[in-house]
Amino acid sequence: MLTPYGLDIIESCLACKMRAEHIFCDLPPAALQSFETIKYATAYPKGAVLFVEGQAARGIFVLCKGRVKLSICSTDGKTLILKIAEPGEVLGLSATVSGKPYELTAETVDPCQVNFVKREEFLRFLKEHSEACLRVAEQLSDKYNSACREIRSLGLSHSAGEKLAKLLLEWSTKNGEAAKIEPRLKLALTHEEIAQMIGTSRETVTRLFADLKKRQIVQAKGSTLLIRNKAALKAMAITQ
Amino acid sequence: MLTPYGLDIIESCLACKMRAEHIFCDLPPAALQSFETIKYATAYPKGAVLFVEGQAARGIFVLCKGRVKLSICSTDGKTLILKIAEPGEVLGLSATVSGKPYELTAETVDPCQVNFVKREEFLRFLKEHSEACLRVAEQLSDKYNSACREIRSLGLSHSAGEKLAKLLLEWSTKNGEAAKIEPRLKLALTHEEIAQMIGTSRETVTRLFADLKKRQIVQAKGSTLLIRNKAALKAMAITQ
DNA sequence: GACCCCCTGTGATTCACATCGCATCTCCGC
DNA sequence: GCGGAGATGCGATGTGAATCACAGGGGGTC
Repeated sequence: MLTPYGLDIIESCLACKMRAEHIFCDLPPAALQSFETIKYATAYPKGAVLFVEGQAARGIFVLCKGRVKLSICSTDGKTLILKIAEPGEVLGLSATVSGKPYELTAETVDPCQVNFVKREEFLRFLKEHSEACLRVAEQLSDKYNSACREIRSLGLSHSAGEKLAKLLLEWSTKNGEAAKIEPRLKLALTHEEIAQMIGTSRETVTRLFADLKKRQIVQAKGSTLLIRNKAALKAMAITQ
Repeated sequence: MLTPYGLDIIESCLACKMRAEHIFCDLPPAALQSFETIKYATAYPKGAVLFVEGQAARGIFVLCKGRVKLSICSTDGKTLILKIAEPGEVLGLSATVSGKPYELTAETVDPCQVNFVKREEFLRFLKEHSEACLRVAEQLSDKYNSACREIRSLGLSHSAGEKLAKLLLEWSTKNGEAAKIEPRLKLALTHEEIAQMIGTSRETVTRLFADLKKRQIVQAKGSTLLIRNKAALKAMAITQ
């Protein structure tokens, strides 16, 4: 089997072992069989662009492996990172359904495996398989939900510190492994990228981290961050 | 026929004359008939709260007549208005589909007519009518799309002036009537509410309007606003 | 080991905006 | 026509964070 970019390609969704964990992929056999015939399994290297904001919607990208950075960008080059998509997520879904241009840009962070489905074929598939259509509605609801959280964070925060605290808390709950008293999380992003996630400048993020470390709220161990005082973070996320 | 709050109640969706204009409502006869049996036609006075952010999702609210203010609110009472929903829009849809709590608060601005459908019955309806399910997906895509625009405005703007300009332009394109060179639009909102839409303070909005008037870009005639220099507004929406 | 590029850390300066305080202004009920 | 409440207008003041400028660090490649 070909393994470009060091990926183990999953050729068939039917044989995919991770299917049950993924919200969209766990379809009834008939639908899955039909999906199998319209999808194109593809692989991308790190840093590849799946689609660009403003482009006409060609179709959907089901992320099987790897992570994808979703961002929007202003005319003057300022970037806002909305989220880092994980396997199981369907990218470009809302644009494909509505027929409007993609509303954001998707760029791979790692080497990725992706199942692409053309717009027309996907729409036909949805008409034929109502369970899949429900899954799509669920996915879209999820996306809308996280968009609302983003709006809340951007629009209702009083300070950059508050937004950073919220982001760290969100990350710590997602990396459920050691979600106990002192969660530790891999900082896969640079200060610059974190700044782009919370809509501030890189320097501010650096200063905020310095402050958090000085106040013993977090502790850096290489690229992992140890949250030593979750309560203090929560307090920051509400006020200040 | 009863007409509470001065509304002409549309009793049956089948007889509704505005159905074709509304994205969700224009369903095939069989689905519409079925919808008819599960919906509750209700009327609300001005200022009524349909649902509150954080509440468990009881079901969907199809807005037939009147306008509804959709907002999110922080613990300290700061409010962000996301949009003013118009007839044809389905409210509480994503929360109802996903089963998560409502992500925002819906409050009527005018007397409103609303068709309510309970969550369980709506989900059953969706399973039985795949065309309706597609409509739901379209509605959700629309919502996601406008959420992305909101994020863009909040996260990528450099100044409050830029956000106000964007808002005015959006309003002027929506009120398509005189969308020509000098669009005029009804200012149904107070400065306070406009401030809550773009995430600034009331005083800033007042000052910005004063500045726009001084620079001959807009002109107030009672509660209607005349946009005299659309090009200047567009320039403000990009830079500054 | 030397080089270079990108990331991090930090100070100084500037500025837009929030906030407070108060003076109108306008609409509406009585 | 009168009074009050909410909406608007504006000055003064403080401050959070953007911006600029530069000085290390660290991890790659050659």
